[in-house]
This record gives sequence, C-alpha cells and structure tokens, in this order.
Amino acid sequence: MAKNPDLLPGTLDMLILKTLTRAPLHGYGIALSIKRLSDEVLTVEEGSLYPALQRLLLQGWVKAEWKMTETKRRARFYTLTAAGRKQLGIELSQFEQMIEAIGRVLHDAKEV
Amino acid sequence: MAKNPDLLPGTLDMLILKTLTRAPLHGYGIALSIKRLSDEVLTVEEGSLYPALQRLLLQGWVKAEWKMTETKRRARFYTLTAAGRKQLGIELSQFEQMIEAIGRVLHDAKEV
DNA sequence: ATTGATATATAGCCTATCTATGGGTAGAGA
DNA sequence: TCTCTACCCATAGATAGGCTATATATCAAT
Repeated sequence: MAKNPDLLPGTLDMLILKTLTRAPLHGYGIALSIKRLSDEVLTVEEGSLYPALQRLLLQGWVKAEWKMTETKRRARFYTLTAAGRKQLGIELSQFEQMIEAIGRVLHDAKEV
Repeated sequence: MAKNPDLLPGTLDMLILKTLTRAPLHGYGIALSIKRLSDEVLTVEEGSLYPALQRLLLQGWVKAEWKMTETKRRARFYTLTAAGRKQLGIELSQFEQMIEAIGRVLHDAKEV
C-alpha cells in the first residue's frame, strides 16, 4: 500500500459494483460518483479504475456498451449483471464481517 | 488479494500495534490474540506476520527482545515504542475516516 | 513414535493499487 | 484563434503487502 492510500485495498470492486446499482455509468462517472459520495475522501485513480473494470468485465459482473454521453462524447457505459449483483452481496457481507472483527480487536469488546 | 482474504489489506500493522498497547507479546501471541479477539474471523498468517514485524522494527514503531516464555521456550517479545503509539493514532484515524467514507458510498448517505 | 501446539523466519508468488504516460474530444473564455 | 479545463479511455511499470510453502526447533500428550 502506498503511504497515503486513496482507497482501502480490496474494496474497489465492491465500490464500483455498488455504484452501478443506481444506474449504468461510464468509468469517469463511476470515479466521480465515488469521490462525491465519499465527500472527497476516496479517490479512484485511473490506473486503478480501468484495470478494475477489466477484471469485472472478465468475471462477467458487469457488461459494457459504447454510447454517447449527453455532452456528445463517446464513452463506455457499464451495467451491473445478475452475477454482479450477487457478487456485490457476497463482498458486502464479507466486508461487514471484517469490519466488525477489526472493531472487536480495536475496541477490545471481549473485556466488556 | 486472495479469494478468501484473512485480513483487510492495509490493516495488519494497525492491528499489531493495537495488540501491543495491552502488553508486550511475542509474534505467535500477537497472532493468537488477534484471532481470538476477532472471534476467529481474522487470521494472521506467519508469512504476513513476521515480515510485518520486521517492517515495524525498521520503522522504530516496536522494539524486540529475546526472552523465555512461561513454558520455557525462547521467543521474541515486541514492545510498542512512543513513536509506535503515535503511529497507531495516525493509522486509527485514517482507518476510521476511510470506513466512514466507504459507508457513505455503500449506504448512499447523500440521498437522505 | 507420532501428532499437535508452540515459536521464528524466509523465499517466491500473486494481486491490487499507484505513478506516470499516452491518446483524444468538447466547450468556455481570452 | 488559442488555450485551458473538464471530460473520457487505456496501458506499462513499479511497488507494497499479503499468501503459500517450507524449514527449523521444543515440548506435551497419546
């Protein structure tokens, strides 16, 4: 991990999939969406984003289609697939479980 | 990241430092402690633990001393340094910030 | 004697992220 | 007209850090 990470490693795929549950978006829009929803705390670098989208395509969790944006630029719009929705559920519950477990270590729940 | 990660990447150093705030411990004890406090959810593999301890030593965040355990085995006991305590504070607040940011993306706080 | 728990450590792999760079379009303002 | 900013895609290479596998050794229990 870099010294000042923009993301928690291992969470990017989940964040992308979640973002696509609202509506199909192009890559740039996904990055903007994550940045804005997180109040500028999370930044998705292009060098992380596009490889991640390739991974998701390869797994069949999203599909892509070239279209024109409202501003008349060509862009690749990504849509969540059924498999992607299922995968999101898995990642979400694993993430919650991990966060709770980390919380127990950090806050010493056992001693209460 | 592996398919079924034992840890959230980027959190291991923080977990080790936190564990050492309670008492000096040897490596094996740290791993056990994290596992137990997390209700067996988090597992620190040896191949992750010992390199991590080397990193922490190198940074001056912990110091090490060879001693005998109660069961008369030699083991290397790690103690948190002042710098380590400070570092833990930094990592803790960064982690909290990230988790909150991820929460906002996952739960769409902006729409409320 | 053999297994299981305790204990440390390294080599090599793998994956995901980051840095850096390249390409290109549209619109606004100087 | 030129230039700047925002919009958009994509890859190569470096780096970090976690995982697998392996080696070594002691002790207790079966």
